[in-house]
Amino acid sequence: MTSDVAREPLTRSTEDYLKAIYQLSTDGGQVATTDLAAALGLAPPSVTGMIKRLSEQGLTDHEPYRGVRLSQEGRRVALRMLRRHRLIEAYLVGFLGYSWDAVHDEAERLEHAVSDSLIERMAQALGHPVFDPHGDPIPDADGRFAEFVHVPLADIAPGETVTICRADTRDDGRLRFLAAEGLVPGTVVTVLARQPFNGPSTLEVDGERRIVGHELATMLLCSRGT
Amino acid sequence: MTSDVAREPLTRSTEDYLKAIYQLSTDGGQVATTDLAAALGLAPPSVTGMIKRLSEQGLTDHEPYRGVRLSQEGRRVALRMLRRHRLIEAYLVGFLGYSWDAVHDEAERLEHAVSDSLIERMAQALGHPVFDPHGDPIPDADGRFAEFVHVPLADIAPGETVTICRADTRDDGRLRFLAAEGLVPGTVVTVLARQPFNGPSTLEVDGERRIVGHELATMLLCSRGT
DNA sequence: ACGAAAATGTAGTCTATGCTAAATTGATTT
DNA sequence: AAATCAATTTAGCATAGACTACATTTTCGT
Repeated sequence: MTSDVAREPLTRSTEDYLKAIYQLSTDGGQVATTDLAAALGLAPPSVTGMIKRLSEQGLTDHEPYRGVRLSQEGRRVALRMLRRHRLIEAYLVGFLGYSWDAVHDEAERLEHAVSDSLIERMAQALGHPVFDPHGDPIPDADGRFAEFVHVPLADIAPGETVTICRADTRDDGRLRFLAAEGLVPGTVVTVLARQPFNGPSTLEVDGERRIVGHELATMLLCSRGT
Repeated sequence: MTSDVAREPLTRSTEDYLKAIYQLSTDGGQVATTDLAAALGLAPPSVTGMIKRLSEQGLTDHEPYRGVRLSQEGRRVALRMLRRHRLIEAYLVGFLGYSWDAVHDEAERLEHAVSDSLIERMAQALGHPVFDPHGDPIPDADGRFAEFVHVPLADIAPGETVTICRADTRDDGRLRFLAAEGLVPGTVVTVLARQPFNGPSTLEVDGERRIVGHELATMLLCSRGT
């Protein structure tokens, strides 16, 4: 089921920003303005301004001087763009004789222009592939659970086992606490329980039971599996 | 051979305006601001402003209060868009299972986003079709002579026979002169000769020989054949 | 812990493109 | 030929999104 939220149409720039933020945050949740500017080929002040607008629209969360992060809705959009981009690449290679190294620019433009219906027809023609020609995974149409690269620990459901990839904060107090708890990159944790209403998660780490609050669990980015 | 003129990239709006002007002028060379505004779904003053910019770029000729007309370059762009639009429609119907009535909107967006190379790959996959699913003709890659619907008489080469479709002026003096010469819509004329440097064309009309100056020949729009 | 360097944000400007309200031009009707 | 009406343009403004120059905050090396 796709979200039913009424949405104003997003501009091409908006889509580009959200996708870039998503991609930069796969190795850490908060994205630095400068990195984003470099990725988009823009001057940093332009990015600051756009981030402000995106955050007003609820697509991102911006902590001044700290970085941006996608909201749930922003992530949904980013995954949609990723799906489009990768399916277009797969289609161009599969049906129009493109080589795998020649599809990026084309997809970069088309991903903003194709309709959902065309994307689904292309997916169908391809047999609903799961990887694009570069081996990158293609999110499914809902995009919601296809996000298998980096997920905040707070979003991990009880029973799942994940690997912590990065602590997404620059606050040294928090970092020290996390290190003391053994919650550092590379650690494998199993979520035992999670309370609703932004409550804490109960984890099994190195055979021991640990509890982390929602705020910290949001900052711990994990990859599913192992 | 495609034109070698250095061109700044055209915006989506520019492409839309030029295509719309082209399409509206198929039944008369000068396009009225209001008609263009209606075709594009914009307010007339917006169109006036854009026409001014297009004319500064040499893409159109604007006679204030009289109408716009495409320049040679503007027509080239419009035909390129038409080729794109119609090939995309043909591809969607031929390869992705679209019905002929469902392709317009998709093509309307994609025509601005696809690369020349993708267009040519689609043309190749389709076997270089000459008509789109609606039966509209598809200009060739150069676009220069595919323009077979309405062409100014001044552009017709010696030896060709065309049908005059419309006298594109509102000046009653000129209109009376043209009528006296027998150069009215429906008349079939053969071009016998044409002088360079905006010189006159020599025609055979109803078995008689007539000469028209360049200015009037520009205003007589013809369709090739018959 | 402090001061320099790097990162980030603010202020003010620019361009493209759209809009509304008002003025102007050209056409039509008497 | 004057008056009116429709089409068009002008004037003034709005918004998205980019930029440069400058200010501020954070970070990092001592």
